Amino acid sequence: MLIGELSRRTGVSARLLRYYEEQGLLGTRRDANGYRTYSNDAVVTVRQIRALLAAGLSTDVIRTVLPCANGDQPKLDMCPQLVRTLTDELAAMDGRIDTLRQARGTLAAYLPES
Amino acid sequence: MLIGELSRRTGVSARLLRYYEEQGLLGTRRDANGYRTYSNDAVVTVRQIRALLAAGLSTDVIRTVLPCANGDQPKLDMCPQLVRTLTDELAAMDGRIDTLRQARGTLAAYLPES
DNA sequence: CTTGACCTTGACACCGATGTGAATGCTTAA
DNA sequence: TTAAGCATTCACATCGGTGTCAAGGTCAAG
Repeated sequence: MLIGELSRRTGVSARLLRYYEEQGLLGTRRDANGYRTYSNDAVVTVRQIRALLAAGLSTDVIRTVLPCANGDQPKLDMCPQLVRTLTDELAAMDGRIDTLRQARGTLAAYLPES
Repeated sequence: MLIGELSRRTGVSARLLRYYEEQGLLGTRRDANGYRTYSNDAVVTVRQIRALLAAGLSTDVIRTVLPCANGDQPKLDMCPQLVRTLTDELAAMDGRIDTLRQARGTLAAYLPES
């Protein structure tokens, strides 16, 4: 599929899809004419990117993590640096989850319905 | 205490403390000489600000929420707008927590120790 | 062959949010 | 008196976009 269709299917502007590619988050193949061509998987990938960004991960981390999440190469090239990144990010996630849950509890106490 | 001491005690730069004041997150009294003066509570408040920011809350929301979290006025001036803000934020928090937990699960599967 | 929709790159500029740097000057303590 | 510490102010940086323009290539339908 071309970029316009992917945009329509994901609700993400073509502009932003090109931006994600530029940031190394979204791989593309090119047709002979130079057009970006996407597989159906791209729809899922774009949704993942959006979800992870919404969750507060940086594009840097997402770039590192996405190839694994997509199962492209499971555990294979687990160089120490990647393991470090993932471990650090997991710890940060746990921290954020804790903080959010705590803040949530504090706030909920001030509302009639939790 | 003066801003330098608060900075040392919280690990937050004086510059950033002034910024938080400018954003309405951190109240200050002034000495006759114009110097900012902080109570011991300010240390706690700054930590709260940092934690909530780290958890992904905006300064806008924190500004609304902090007076309650500090118990300054519990439930008193619960105007509908404030309830709306808090309710919305709780929902958003739940969403972020879900996304993070899911991402965490996906990532953890790729690491030997979870 | 033309038209119109769709694609390409590259650039420039702007936004809001969260900070950070640095210049310049006043106040206080040693 | 001198240095540390405080003050204000303007400006810049980064991140994650977003809009828009220019100048052009591609393709299917009529």
